[in-house]
Order: sequence, then structure tokens, then C-alpha cells
Amino acid sequence: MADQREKESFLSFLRQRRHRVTAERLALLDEVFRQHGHIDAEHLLAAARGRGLKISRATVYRNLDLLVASGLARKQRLGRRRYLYEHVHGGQRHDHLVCTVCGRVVEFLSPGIAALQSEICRAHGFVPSAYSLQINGLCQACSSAGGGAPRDRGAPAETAATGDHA
Amino acid sequence: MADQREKESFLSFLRQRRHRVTAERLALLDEVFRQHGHIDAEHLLAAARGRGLKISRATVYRNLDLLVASGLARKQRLGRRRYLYEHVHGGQRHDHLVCTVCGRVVEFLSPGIAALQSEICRAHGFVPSAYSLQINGLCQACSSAGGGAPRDRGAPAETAATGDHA
DNA sequence: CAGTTATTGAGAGGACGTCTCAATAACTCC
DNA sequence: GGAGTTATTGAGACGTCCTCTCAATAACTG
Repeated sequence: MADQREKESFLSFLRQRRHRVTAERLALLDEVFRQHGHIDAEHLLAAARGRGLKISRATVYRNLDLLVASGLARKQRLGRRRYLYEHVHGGQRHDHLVCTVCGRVVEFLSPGIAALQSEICRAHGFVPSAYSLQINGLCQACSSAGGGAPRDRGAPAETAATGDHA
Repeated sequence: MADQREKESFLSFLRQRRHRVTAERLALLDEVFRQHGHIDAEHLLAAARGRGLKISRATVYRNLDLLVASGLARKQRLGRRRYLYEHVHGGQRHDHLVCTVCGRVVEFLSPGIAALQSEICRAHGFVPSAYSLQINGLCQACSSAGGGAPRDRGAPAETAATGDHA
């Protein structure tokens, strides 16, 4: 698996920084690779514990941030309150459509937008380190499922109520 | 002042929804107009109280959200933990550059990006209600002040949150 | 003016991290 | 391998930023 390469990459990042390769880090790393798509710290913690690992919340957060620092993950606020972490795949930047009704997240790529962003940064003498673009609204399913009848007691995105213009 | 028109607009929004025009709402509305640029609920609360108003936190949040619902404001997570509310001026959408060092927020307009976003939504059958684009990085001042800026790689840390462990 | 009901205040509650600190365990060096 | 050094860990207290509850209050309505 390509996971192997990422793992290597993380390990060498650790060593370069003189960080230690602990059992917890490795376990967590495995746990991360087990996740598909977005990684939620609290879920990750629960999952790890569910699997019998004895690991503390602080350790999860610390190491997730380390993963970000290593460049392997990206940290963002999607949807509601939590941060979401996600793999960074070969420098391929993507952004998100978040359904305010069902919470579904759709990823999309837009080189065009990326280019415009770079241009804007240049224009402002701004040195970017992270982008975050997200569009909230109704996904196809929810909008065809009848306007405004939320049939899901889940956790719709935070900007749900904002009647922002389009 | 154009404030007057916005106030009107909010009042009629209230009436339409059969909401009441309370003293607190009006005071808060004034307070909001007193703010320049971004509105921070906690600051707003402090400011209102500092001015002698007796108002509860819950009321501030409730009414700020109402302001958003009315379309007069937008609610976003900029920078770190808090939400920021900001006026929506005549449908003119703008986005933000956020400096991870000094926290400065620079607004910018990009019709090009807006257009691409609409196109993406169409392509996904997605009905957008709110956009949020933000770029974190170093503002001109901070990057030329050079100094302690983390020099290492291009690690995409979302906020300065993870910029520790030097 | 009386009645109905949205709104308020105060503070409890809760989500989500972040921090502290003593105990532990990875590395390093011999 | 063993000792020493020090990064890392776990547990939980702590902090921030909202959100909720509920009885009291005050806007509208007729």
C-alpha cells in the first residue's frame, strides 16, 4: 500500500525533528490509515479505544497536529464545530461542498480557483500557507427530497441558518 | 446613514416573521452598526455592557443569528475559535486573507472565483447557500518582518494553532 | 386593558479542545 | 546491556465559546 510510503515519510519526519517513535504514535498512525476520507479526532479516539488501545485524548490531538506539521494531513473546520483532519494526497488540493441538511461532504478540485487564489495572494503580498474553501448548501439528494424538510436529526453544517446570497 | 435602511430592513424582517421588536434587539442593532468591519459576539456583548446596557449573552447570540437569518450579516469562523459576524453589503461577496502571525484580516473580492464556484455547484447539482473562502498565511508586514517566522517546509497547518515545537 | 406568547436573563450545560505534571519509556552513549 | 537524559504519555482539570433551560417579563393583539 501507499500507506507504507506515508508511514515512512512520517517516521523520517519524526527522526529529523528528533521526535520519538512511540507505540502510541504508531498505533495512531495505523488508526488514521484505517479511516477513509475525513478524520475526526474524537472519532479517532473512540475508534482506537474501541480497538482496545489505551490512549489519551491529549495524545490523539498532539499527534494529529504532528501529522499536520509533517505535511501529511490538513486540518480544517468543516461543517460544525470540530476540526477535521484529512490526508493530503500528493499535493492535490481539493475543497468541499457541505450539505447543510444531511451533512454530506463532497470534495471537488478546481485548479482554476487555486490559480486565482495564488494570484490574489501575490497581489496582496501575502504568503499563503493554507487555503480553506467551503460551500454550504443543499446536496442534490436533499434538494430534490423536497425543499426544506430536514429528515435527518444529524448535525447539519453550522452556516446552515445563514441566508447567504449566492 | 445607510444604516437606517438596514435597520428598516431588519425591522420588516422581524415583522414578517412575527418576531417582536424588543428594546434589546434595537439596542443590539445599534451596537452592531457601531462596530466597524467584523463583529465578534463576545466583544459586542462587552461593548454593550460597557455602555451600560444590561443584556445577556444568550440574547446577543440569538439576535446575531437572527441578523444572519435576515440576510444582513454573515457568520464565519475566521482565524481561531470564534465566529465572526460581518455585514453583508449589497450582495457584494468578499473573502479573507488571515495572517497567522498577527491575526490581521484582509478582505478581497474575486468575481472570478465566485463564478467558478457557481459552476462547480451546478456541476454537482448542489444548491449553495453560503460560501466561505479563507486563505491563511503571512501578511506582507509579518513576512517582511521575517524574524521568528517558522522557516521550515511548506507545511499546510490550518491555523497558527500548530506552529509550535520549534 | 387583558390575554397570549415571543423574548429575555442568569446560569447551567456541553462540545471541543488545551494544558499541567508526575510517571513512563525512547533514544544515546558507553 | 545498562544508565542517563528527556520527549512523551495519561488523566483529568481547565478554558473558551457557545447553546439550552426555564421562570419571569414584556410585545403585540383584539
